[in-house]
Amino acid sequence: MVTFSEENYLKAIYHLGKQGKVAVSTNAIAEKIETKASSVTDMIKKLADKNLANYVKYQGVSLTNEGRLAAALVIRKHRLWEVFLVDKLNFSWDEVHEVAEQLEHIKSMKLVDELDAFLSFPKQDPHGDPIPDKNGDYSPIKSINMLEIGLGKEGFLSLVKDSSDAFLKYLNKNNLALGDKIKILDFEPFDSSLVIETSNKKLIISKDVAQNLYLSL
Amino acid sequence: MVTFSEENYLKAIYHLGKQGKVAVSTNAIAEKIETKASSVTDMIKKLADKNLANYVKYQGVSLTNEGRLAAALVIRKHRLWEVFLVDKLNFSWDEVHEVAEQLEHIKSMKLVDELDAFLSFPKQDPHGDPIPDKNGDYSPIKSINMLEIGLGKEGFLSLVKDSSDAFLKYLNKNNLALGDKIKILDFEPFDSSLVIETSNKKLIISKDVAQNLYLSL
DNA sequence: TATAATTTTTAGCCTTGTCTAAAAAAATAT
DNA sequence: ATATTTTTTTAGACAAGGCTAAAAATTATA
Repeated sequence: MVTFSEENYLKAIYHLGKQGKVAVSTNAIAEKIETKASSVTDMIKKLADKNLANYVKYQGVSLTNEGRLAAALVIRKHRLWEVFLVDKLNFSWDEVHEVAEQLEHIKSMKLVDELDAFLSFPKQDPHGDPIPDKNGDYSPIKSINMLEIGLGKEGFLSLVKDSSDAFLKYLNKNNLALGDKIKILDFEPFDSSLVIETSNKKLIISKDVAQNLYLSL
Repeated sequence: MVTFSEENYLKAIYHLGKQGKVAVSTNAIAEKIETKASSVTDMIKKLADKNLANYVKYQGVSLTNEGRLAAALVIRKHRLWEVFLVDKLNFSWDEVHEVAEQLEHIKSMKLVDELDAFLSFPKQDPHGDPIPDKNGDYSPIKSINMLEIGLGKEGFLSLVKDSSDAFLKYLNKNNLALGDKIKILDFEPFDSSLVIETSNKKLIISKDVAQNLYLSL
């Protein structure tokens, strides 16, 4: 049995370390989970005892295959629930995170699989992140960061990396949604800001914004 | 904040004591929750401290209005999720309990209300139990226990009191489902068993079974 | 009514997950 | 190469929720 808390640590290590393949520092985990480094050390030991993590003192943690699968399945649940909330229960994409954070810990194979089917086997969540399958695998969506796509090019908004409330509300305010057709009109080298065209309107976005938006062609 | 564990105690007191209005004994709660009496005493004190329960040493517990509402809202969630699982995710009525037991603790007003709407505001769960509204109120379904309905009478199976796995599987095996038309053919005073007719077949049911089945006219 | 049996509470301990403060190791700077 | 800073770990404590064993209160019985 993997506890609620252990699942949160697995997720953090998975996200911070390229699916948990790269060793992650104690402090990085502490910051992500908003806890203290000492608590992280304690938990890491438990994960290692349960064969979910590889841990060498003072050298960070990575995930074992077993740990990586466990993490991927939690992420699978999180993202499926997000789709459910948006598609079926009229949640907007900035409202789903907190609730999905709770729902992701519900234990029932059948529930996850039936939910997946009920939602017609979605491949991405409402922010464009890929949904792992039952084996924890997913095909990463090929998308290019807005800052790298090049002047005059256009594409469709396919991934929003930062799913914080503040950022999603900013996108709502500026009428930017997943799937929108976007054209890069100009690049300002001084501050790396971009001028883009979306639904026939010009919009200036800062580097900080552009860094979190990805397009597919 | 009401914890996961506190919610389970509130539910138990609610169910054992006529919506928590009648004082319930420590042992009764312990048995229901499958824990020890000493643990119950501890928790009861916490509930009383939080103004959710009325507690007098050695004289049992009842719920305050606040506690009763909290309990009813957990039960509301439990039963709505059961409807969701059966109606939308192809669960059978003997598979829902364990999962609903987890889902009932998810905290989100919007989630519950949207789920309610998504399910078209159901009034009963898959076992025929009434679903409380947002204020914790519900109109009890008028149904009569099979042992009391009288010879030759007929009605529709409207409530299954025992939702244990074993009992629901027994009903499945004998092709008894909610809404089925049932006629009382004979009563055997020796052991209080009944002969009933359902979908043109005769069936003998024991007192233990009949006690848990209710009909509406 | 006195005694026995049962129920409930108390006291003390355990585990999980967290924290602070101090010690140890590693990384950085002089 | 040594000293300083940062990171990580250890040690000890705490709250929640549970348990066992013993004490106290209540209820049942003779």
